[in-house]
Amino acid sequence: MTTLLWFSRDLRLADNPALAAAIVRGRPILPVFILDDEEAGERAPGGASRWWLHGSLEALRADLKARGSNLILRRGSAQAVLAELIAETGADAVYWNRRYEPWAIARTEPLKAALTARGIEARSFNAALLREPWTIKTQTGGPYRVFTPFWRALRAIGAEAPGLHAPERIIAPEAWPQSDRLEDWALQPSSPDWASGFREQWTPGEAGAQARLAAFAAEQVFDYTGKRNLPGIDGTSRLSPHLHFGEIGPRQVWAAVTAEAMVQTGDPSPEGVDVFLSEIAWREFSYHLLFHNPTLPSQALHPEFEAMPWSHGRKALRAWQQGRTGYPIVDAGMRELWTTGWMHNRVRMITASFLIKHLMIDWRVGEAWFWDTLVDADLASNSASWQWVAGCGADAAPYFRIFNPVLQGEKFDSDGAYVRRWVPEIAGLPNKLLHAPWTAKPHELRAAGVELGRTYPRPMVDHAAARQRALAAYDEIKKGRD
DNA sequence: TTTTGAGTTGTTCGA
DNA sequence: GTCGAACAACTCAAA
Repeated sequence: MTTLLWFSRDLRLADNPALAAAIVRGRPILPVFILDDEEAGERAPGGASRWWLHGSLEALRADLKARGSNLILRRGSAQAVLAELIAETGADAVYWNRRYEPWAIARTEPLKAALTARGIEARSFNAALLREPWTIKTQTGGPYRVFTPFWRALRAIGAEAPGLHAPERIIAPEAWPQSDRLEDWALQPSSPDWASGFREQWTPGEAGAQARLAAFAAEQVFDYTGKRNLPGIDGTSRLSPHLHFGEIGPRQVWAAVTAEAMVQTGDPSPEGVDVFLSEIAWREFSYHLLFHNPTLPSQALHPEFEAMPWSHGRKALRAWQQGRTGYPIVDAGMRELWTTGWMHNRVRMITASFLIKHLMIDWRVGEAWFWDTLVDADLASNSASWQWVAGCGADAAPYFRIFNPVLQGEKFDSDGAYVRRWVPEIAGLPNKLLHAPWTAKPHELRAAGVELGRTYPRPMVDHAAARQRALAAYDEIKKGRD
């Protein structure tokens, strides 16, 4: 009798509780990945995520083969595919690690019921979170809506300990059922091949994730507090896509950085480590919010925001998407995203704020673009963060906090390294003009080889005017609430 | 029970 | 140049 091991967003062998339990069961294990686009609907992985998924599945299959096993690929609804495999192999148990997207939660109950009714053992586990979202409660028993108290509560409980290392051998079934060919899923672009910048930047798969974590925990995490805000340097962990696909789990991250800090400083959470762990906690908080508010991706947590008079300009949206707003820090961020599938967190806030507050475009439109273009696109984090910037989510930014793209650029990219890398056409400008090219005198522009309106756009909106417009709109909403 | 203080990521204005 | 104040409303927990 075989155990079906159903992979979905937990593409690793270490710290994988479903795999560990299947091994304890002592029967042959049949690993399967199901491409369930139809069930996910509009929340099927976007283009950048599909590129990553291809690489991650290749790596997982190789890791399984190295242990005498394999990875079967199938396409369709989870329930139908699992039923097929049970019929083909006579498997009598299905183990998997949980997911938290509302559509995934919705299918779990009927799936478990159907399996159990046929006498199949169905068990699910936690691989993706430090703590399950329903285990953290306020003193009155409800879910949290503010980060800091949530973080205090999480820290008081602490992270679960990570599971075991990857097993050395995985017992194979007597025969392998048929598998789809990964290439036939066409997850990677062919023509045009927009992913060349991705390949330079990333190594999908568990080994790549562990290498990234080890390097970060050994050094960068100790300088994290200040350097995490500078997009021009490599000061962040860049673990987000690995975490999203479960190539590494937050428990492993937590354990690795605290253990390394203990070795290097004698303190499990010196300042940089503590700030980094709070970022891991933001991820947990996003999952907490999504679990308790399933409409988080589509509806403002504060309903009065639905009255916001959003603009629907297609041209403005295209300019933002393509990095042609005329604000260098915004354009740099949007081009980094397009080229590498990732954007520095500081710049995510700046570009998101610009779309929502300067262009008055609905946060959901920006969220959809990030969903398609980010390799780390994650329903919980993406939705919660866009709502946060828009001011309509939990722990909302004050309505009057409207990022000034010039000040932000001068503050966090003062040497211009980031803007010059991604907006090379204005690289010749001196630092004090780089973040506001329109303030340069004609001879300064000439000297830098910049012709505004031709080689680089003029700002598409005036900051002060846009700010006033946004403040007025938020004011209207406030009145509507009374 | 009620009150009070504090809360990831900011900007502008006036002194 | 630097500095503090002002800019809502709401959530959570401690007093």
